[in-house]
Amino acid sequence: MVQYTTACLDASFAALSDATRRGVLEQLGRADASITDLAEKFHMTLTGMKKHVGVLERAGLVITEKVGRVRTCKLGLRALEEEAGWIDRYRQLWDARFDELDKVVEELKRKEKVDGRNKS
Amino acid sequence: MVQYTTACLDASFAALSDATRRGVLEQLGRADASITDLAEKFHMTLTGMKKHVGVLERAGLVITEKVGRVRTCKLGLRALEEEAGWIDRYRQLWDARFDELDKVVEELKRKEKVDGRNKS
DNA sequence: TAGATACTGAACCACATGGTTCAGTATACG
DNA sequence: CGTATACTGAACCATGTGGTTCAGTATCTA
Repeated sequence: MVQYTTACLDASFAALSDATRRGVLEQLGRADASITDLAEKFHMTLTGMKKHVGVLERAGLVITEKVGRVRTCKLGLRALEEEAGWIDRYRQLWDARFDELDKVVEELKRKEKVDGRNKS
Repeated sequence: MVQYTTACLDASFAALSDATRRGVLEQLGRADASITDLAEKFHMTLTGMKKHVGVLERAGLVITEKVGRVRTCKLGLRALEEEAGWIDRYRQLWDARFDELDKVVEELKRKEKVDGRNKS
């Protein structure tokens, strides 16, 4: 069963479709951070950053924990395995497809030659 | 310069965030198809499917050509190289980050042992 | 030339996104 | 206790998404 949980892919690809969120992931790869840290780094209000973190969290890419007044964000337990898997699978398909088209082109060229010969 | 064109990543990750569009890509990996073909396959109106194809086309993942009344869709020239690249880079970061955290945990365990020894 | 086919564009709908402000609440510090 | 800090939630805004219908236009085919 190579059935990916499509809802999961939906959420994580959507999460990755924003430069700020990709930046947050890279940032958290270097060090855990509070909402305030991230908001400053990306020149955004706390509320705005909290929404981005929410999206990442819902996609399972980030986990957060509140201790005292501070909510600390860190990378989640998934390292985009399924996403990388889907893309790899697609790239194989893509390669195969273009190989196939190459063959078709070859075939056409071969036929053209024959046609040319017939005409002359 | 490892500066990815963020707008491009934005568009293609967004394009991948919908199951129908991922399905269309897989389908086009098997054979070129008209808008009608795709609309039928995914149980959708022509207009609806055309929008999806538009999103894929704007992301550079699909190219289309109209001959007579039929618009034929085929895979674009990009095989998600940049997207795969970003994800790979992230996965490396993720691995490094978790290795680092492991070390911290080790360190804490070591200290705990010492504390225990001091208490007893 | 008439009718079927294939697409296209505008308009609409409900809902999500990316951002803001403003008014809270909860916690830390002096 | 009082004040500053850190977050939270509601409400708003403009824009985009995923889908529809309806009314075209353009192209085939008989």
